[in-house]
Amino acid sequence: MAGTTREEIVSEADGLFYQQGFEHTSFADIAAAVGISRGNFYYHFKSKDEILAAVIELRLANTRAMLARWESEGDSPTVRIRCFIRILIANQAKIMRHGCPVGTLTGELAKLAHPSLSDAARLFTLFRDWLARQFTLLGRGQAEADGLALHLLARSQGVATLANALGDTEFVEREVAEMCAWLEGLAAGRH
Amino acid sequence: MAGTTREEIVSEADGLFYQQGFEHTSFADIAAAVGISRGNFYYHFKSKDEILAAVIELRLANTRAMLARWESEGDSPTVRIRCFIRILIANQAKIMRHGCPVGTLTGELAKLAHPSLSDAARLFTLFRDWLARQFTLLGRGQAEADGLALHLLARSQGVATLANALGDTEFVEREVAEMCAWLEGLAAGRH
DNA sequence: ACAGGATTAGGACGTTTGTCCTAATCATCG
DNA sequence: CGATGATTAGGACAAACGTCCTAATCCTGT
Repeated sequence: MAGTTREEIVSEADGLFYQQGFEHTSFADIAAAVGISRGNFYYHFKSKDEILAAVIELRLANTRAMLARWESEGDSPTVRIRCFIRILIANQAKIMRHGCPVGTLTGELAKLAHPSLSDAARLFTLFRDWLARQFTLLGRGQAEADGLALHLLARSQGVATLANALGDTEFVEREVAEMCAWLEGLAAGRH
Repeated sequence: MAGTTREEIVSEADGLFYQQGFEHTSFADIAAAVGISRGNFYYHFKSKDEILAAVIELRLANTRAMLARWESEGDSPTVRIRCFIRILIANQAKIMRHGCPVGTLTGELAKLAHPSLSDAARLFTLFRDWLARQFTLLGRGQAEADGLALHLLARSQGVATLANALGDTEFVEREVAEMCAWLEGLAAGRH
């Protein structure tokens, strides 16, 4: 709510892009959500694509902040990685309705052949590098850690996609438990 | 190419919905692809949603046929399940560019709060039930087999999503190999 | 050859879209 | 208070959208 008009536009656009998709969200939708005139956008953003770029930038910043928080709070890499896995539980309701914010955005931008796709993909890279670092701290080599990071990222994505399509809450909890068990096995040196 | 006009419309719409998304594909796009007049659609379909319903019906039929073929060709359940896993290799190029046809469609329809979402989700159910049956043949109980089916479905979805976003071919091959190894372990009775 | 239904082409329609302009309002500072 | 730049409201604009109508064309059976 608080903040400059520009920040409010980006914040509301962020939410609407997540709930309705980028293309399906119109200037009128954002204007109504912010409570400003439709013609006022052009002063802050020259095009819809510029809003998208700002939204991606916001998500990148928010994600970086969240990962940094996990890194400072969590004692061990295992605990931190578990934080990541448990996003599926923490955001379960939203994911059921709208899917994963990252995966659904990159998916839509890929279909639109949108130039910002590579920027949106950096959201994945953020998680990828962060997870890889955690796996490195667990004693894995660079390449293996990166592979494990991608593996876990993929599993989370898959769970989010299926949860969104099927609406099965038990499935999510089961998969999360399995991923946590898999993580324990890794931390114990097994594989 | 061959077939009635209606069939051609559905076929071209199928491809365009996959490549560009449902909402981003216009009547003009489909008309140009089929080579007919824009106004001619109303004779075959009363609305765009009706085309979507027909496309979903087509995909359901194609999927059923593919699964039936695997069931008749593949000797063992393990071989059949491996057929499923290897879609990621067989359709790698398309998946890189446009993602998984099932996951991206359900994702888009969820954002649109489209009434056909539940029908599109039946595509997942088709794979789910088929996979569960194969796992049952491998000696697993009903509930466990269904859980394994969902698990494999989710992993494939995740790989498709990440492949689409990151464009990493080695990652796909690595994950496919890992899923196949996981399958071998299951067939051998482990886990 | 001809009638009658099936199919098609072409365009009108109202709406909504993203974009962009202009005048009015606000806030700030001399 | 008054002036100057920042910000906003409202609407114009062409293009594209899904929808729907009508006249022309094609095809089939007699």
